[in-house]
Amino acid sequence: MRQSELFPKTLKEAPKGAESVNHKLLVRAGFVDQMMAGSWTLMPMGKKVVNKINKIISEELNKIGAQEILMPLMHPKNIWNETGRWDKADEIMYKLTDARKRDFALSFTHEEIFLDLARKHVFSYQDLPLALYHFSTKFRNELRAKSGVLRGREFMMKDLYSIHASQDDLDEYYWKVAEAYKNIFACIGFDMHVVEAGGGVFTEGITHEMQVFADSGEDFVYYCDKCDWAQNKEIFKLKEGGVCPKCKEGIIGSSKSIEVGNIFRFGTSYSEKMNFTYTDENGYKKYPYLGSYGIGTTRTMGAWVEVSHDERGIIWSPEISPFAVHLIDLPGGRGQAIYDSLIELGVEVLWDDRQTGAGEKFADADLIGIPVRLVSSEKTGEKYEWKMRNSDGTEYLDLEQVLNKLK
RNA sequence: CGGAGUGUAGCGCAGAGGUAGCGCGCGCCGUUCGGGACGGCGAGGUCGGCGGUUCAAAUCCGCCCACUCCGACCA
Repeated sequence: MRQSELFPKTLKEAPKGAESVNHKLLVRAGFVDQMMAGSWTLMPMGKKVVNKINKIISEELNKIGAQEILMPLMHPKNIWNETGRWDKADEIMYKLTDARKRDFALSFTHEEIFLDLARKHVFSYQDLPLALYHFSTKFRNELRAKSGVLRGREFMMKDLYSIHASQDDLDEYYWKVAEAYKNIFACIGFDMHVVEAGGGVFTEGITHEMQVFADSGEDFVYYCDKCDWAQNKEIFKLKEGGVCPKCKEGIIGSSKSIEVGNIFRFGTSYSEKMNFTYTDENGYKKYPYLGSYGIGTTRTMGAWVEVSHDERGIIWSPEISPFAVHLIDLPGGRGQAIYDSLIELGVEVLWDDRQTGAGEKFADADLIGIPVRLVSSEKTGEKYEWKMRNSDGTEYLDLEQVLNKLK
């Protein structure tokens, strides 16, 4: 991609009133644009980042047997009435009426919709377990949208739903999803913690949240400094500084935190309310056990910026960077040659071919945060300067060495 | 929904009763060219909206709207 054609241009100043880091940097670098409080456009590079996050998620979920679908986002009232959530989740649902005065909800989650779909196609224990997921917009009537893309009223989410013939099978899958989530966030580059928590309007049981520790987070988590034990403040009943209840060795500390994912077990409560049964191997009608599992994908992008930036801009991990390489072409440089070679190799490269000063190009490169920077100029001659965004080391490589490194 | 702050050019801001300003960005010309270069010329505004006070309102008063932050709530 030629940077001279990239939409939009970067901004020198952060938008008025923006305080959170992700808000300031994502807007300045041109990854997102705010339409109103809590509603954002994903600009080309922001969309690329979210696409990469989505791809990592898909690969991990496919490994545990989940299949991708896409469910509708506008739902009729009657389906939500079956579980009583039309009224129970009233504060959080956006509701609307059509020309014939029929009531609809905009999707804030899909348990009912998934079960309605599944009961039309699942009749036998032989059809279980079943796990389906989709990436879609979620609408939530937040009392207060805030913190850049971290809390929107409309945001992108991956939600996965599974049904099982037994609690044991649900439990087993639940922990498989937890493992998949660990892999996903580890692949992106996060130091992620699995935290015990309550379920909000979703369930009364214990759930688990995927938390990324960050000062800008709005969650508060207590954790063991030796093992993987951790609890959200909302259910925490011990004392900070005390001994870990799990390993009996570590000390309990605390941190502000951003919730990037969560997993829930609903048991048979929803399938009972929705009168969804299948036939077991003995011919008896049974209710399937439901689990649901979410990852906020736009929030994940925002959380990354919160934990990985410096005073000059964002520092993407290679896995979710919008481009693999930022090629900076200065006067006397031979950008075109290496650009063509990289494109041919299938390397995603952002080529700064703009007619502007070197200082502006470096400043923009720092702001945008692509991990690998290649500079070509009169000074580098036949070679290319290779620099990582997160370190000061510089190497001078010829074309072949660059191509080998990027293969 | 309670509390606080802010709305003036695309973006960031100054102006506090008397002709609408600055920086950046944008367009044209020229000089520059390894850390957001410089000079010249130029375009761009119902000062968030509605109502009121006044000879006169961006400026004073009232109501409303929007955004940001704190709180309650929440992926």
